[in-house]
Amino acid sequence: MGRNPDETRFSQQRDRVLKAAAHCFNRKGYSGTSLKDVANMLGLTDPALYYYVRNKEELVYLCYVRAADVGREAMERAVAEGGTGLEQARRYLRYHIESMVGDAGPIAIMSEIPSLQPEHRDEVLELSRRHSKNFESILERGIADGSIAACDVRMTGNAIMGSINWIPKWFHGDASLAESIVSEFPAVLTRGLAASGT
Amino acid sequence: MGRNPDETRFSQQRDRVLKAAAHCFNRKGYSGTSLKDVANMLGLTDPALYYYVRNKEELVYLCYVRAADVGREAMERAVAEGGTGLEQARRYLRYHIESMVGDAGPIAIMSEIPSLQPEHRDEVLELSRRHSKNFESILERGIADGSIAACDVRMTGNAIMGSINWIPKWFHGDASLAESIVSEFPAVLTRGLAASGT
DNA sequence: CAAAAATTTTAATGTGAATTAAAATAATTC
DNA sequence: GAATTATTTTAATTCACATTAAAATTTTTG
Repeated sequence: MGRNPDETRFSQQRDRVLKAAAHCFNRKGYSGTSLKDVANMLGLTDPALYYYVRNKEELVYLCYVRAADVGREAMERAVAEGGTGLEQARRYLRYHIESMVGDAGPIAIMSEIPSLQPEHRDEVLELSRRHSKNFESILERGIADGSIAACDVRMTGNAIMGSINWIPKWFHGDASLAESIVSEFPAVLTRGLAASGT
Repeated sequence: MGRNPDETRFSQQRDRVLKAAAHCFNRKGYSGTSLKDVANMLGLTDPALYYYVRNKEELVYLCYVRAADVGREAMERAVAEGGTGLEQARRYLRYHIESMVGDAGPIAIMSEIPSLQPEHRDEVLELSRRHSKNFESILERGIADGSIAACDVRMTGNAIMGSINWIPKWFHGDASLAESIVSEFPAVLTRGLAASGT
């Protein structure tokens, strides 16, 4: 299928590194995670990681970019499929959540954005803001087409995004829990959005 | 008024330390925050902090206990005032959010729980779980009294708590934003809960 | 299979930041 | 106002971990 631009062994291995890092960061906390922890999880020694990333800061940065990508892809898919704003919102949430708790593996919770180096920090913040903006646009579309009741889109967006962003904090791979999340979350998060006549 | 058991100068100063620490952690990230940063913010040098906390780990721990306390107090107040489950849920959210964005000052986002020492970590996790349980109880009460529509209380609770927990990630003291949050969040978060006939 | 490139290792280095020690200043108390 | 206690400082220590260097191993290629 080749959905990824380069499926080289290198980029595959680096993906494994990023997932291992996300796993460690989420479970052991940032300060509780050494490069040794990440490397050992892959059966490697710490200096081997430097073959894939310049330094720890870049490792975190790449984890966050990957997290942002997963969200962006889910949103693009959902919007591309059209329908009402409400439907798009629901689909986006389902896609994003499915990825997060599924094969996109552990997604790093973005708790250390501020300690990234300025260029990286700004880039990740920009991705994050753009994502929020796009979600707000979906909400506005829904209000315009009558599927979503009038509301403060900024706060509504913040509320829903917060729920999503917090998931990696309490979900750590339990398969049966994953099912609950996928089946319940999109509904729970959009239940309050629907306009009266829907 | 003496709402606090001991209003000694020591405990007041320590509270200032905790708030300064929460402020730094939220804005600069955990790894981007040195004890020097926290101390300087109070016009002190780093070793002075050791007069108030045993070490950095305890500083984080106390920040988290304080965060948990704020949530617990809000919940207790809300439940004590009675009413339907839905009303209690709304009130709890209002109280908690008012504290978070108001005089309870910056509340530390709990991103480093896993790197606390085991006893501290377990205690904070326990506080956190208890809080979630209590919120789920409010939801169940609401379902029982007909104010809240039947739902998966676990997932609904996780969704709402996630929103709350994420607030310190994007709210950094802007007063006008605080107003929006207080006025919108409780409504936004409970809009989807109401049973049809409410 | 030899040579080149890719990947990982062992061993060594360095540094920032937490922490401790001892002394100094400020505040209380009697 | 001398003595005691509380608070903060300056100066020194320490150490875990990120990082680098150099070598070894594995994989790929012609």
